[in-house]
Amino acid sequence: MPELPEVETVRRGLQEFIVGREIKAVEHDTPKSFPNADADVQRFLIGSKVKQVRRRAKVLLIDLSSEYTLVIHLKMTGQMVFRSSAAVFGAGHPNDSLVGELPDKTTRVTFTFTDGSRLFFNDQRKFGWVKLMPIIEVPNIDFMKKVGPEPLEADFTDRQFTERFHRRSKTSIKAALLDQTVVAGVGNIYADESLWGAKIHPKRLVASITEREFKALYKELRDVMNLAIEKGGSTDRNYVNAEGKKGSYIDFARVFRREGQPCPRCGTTIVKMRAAGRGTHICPKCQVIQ
DNA sequence: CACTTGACCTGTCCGC
DNA sequence: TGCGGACAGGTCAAGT
Repeated sequence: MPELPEVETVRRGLQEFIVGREIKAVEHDTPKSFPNADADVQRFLIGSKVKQVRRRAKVLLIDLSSEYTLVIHLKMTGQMVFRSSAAVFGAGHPNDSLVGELPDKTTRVTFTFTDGSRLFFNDQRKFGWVKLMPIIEVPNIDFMKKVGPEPLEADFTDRQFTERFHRRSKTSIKAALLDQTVVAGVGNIYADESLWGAKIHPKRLVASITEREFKALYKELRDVMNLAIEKGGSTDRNYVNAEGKKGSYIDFARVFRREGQPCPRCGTTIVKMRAAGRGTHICPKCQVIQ
């Protein structure tokens, strides 16, 4: 579930909490979660400091002073949670925190810093991973070579957005939106939300989408993702930020997970269907197949 | 080649 | 209450 806004929220938290800290130790429970953990860990991870935390699409990049990078994908249930040595978790609003004392049974990788603070990679379903590689190798990863442009970049225009879809003209607009090679960072939540905003049925073929509709979709996607970042992302089930706290965008969602409720625009009951192999939420009156 | 489907996992929820 | 099966959805490999 972590999509661009969720990963960006985690990035901002990590940038605040871990930059400058020196890694003292690392533990992992399964090779699947940290596939090449043994090879270069002693030389390029232990003893190095965190320089900066970047994001590309849904991928987190923790750059180290060793000129190596921790490349992290949260997939569906991954979490990156920082705890200082004297962590007080669950503080504030009673529902803020989804995770309690760490490590817990979902903890796959634990990074310990020299000051005693720790960074936990938790992942219930084990789809996510952490990899260590030289910074200069990151752009050579297949995914990085294929992934589309960042939709929230200031210089990303509606014209470029529309152009990107030409490569997938024969598929549905929802499948194309979810295709990371078209535009980076869109997942199920923001695909549904932006399609509702632009009044486009998810099963419409890309070739049938008009220029005007693409412009509307471009605006809706950017608006909804920016709002989601402002709200700290969407916590549907597992997602938490770098403090272990939930995001609140789901409270502002118009159709996602709102089947049976009235469309905020026209009052028609929102329906859940299947499109592009995913659970898909639409207003059957606002979003029609012509 | 373009596109769709299934696999990867675990926890939750629903119906019997 | 227990239990099987469907479902959750990001990405890649395999299939059409």
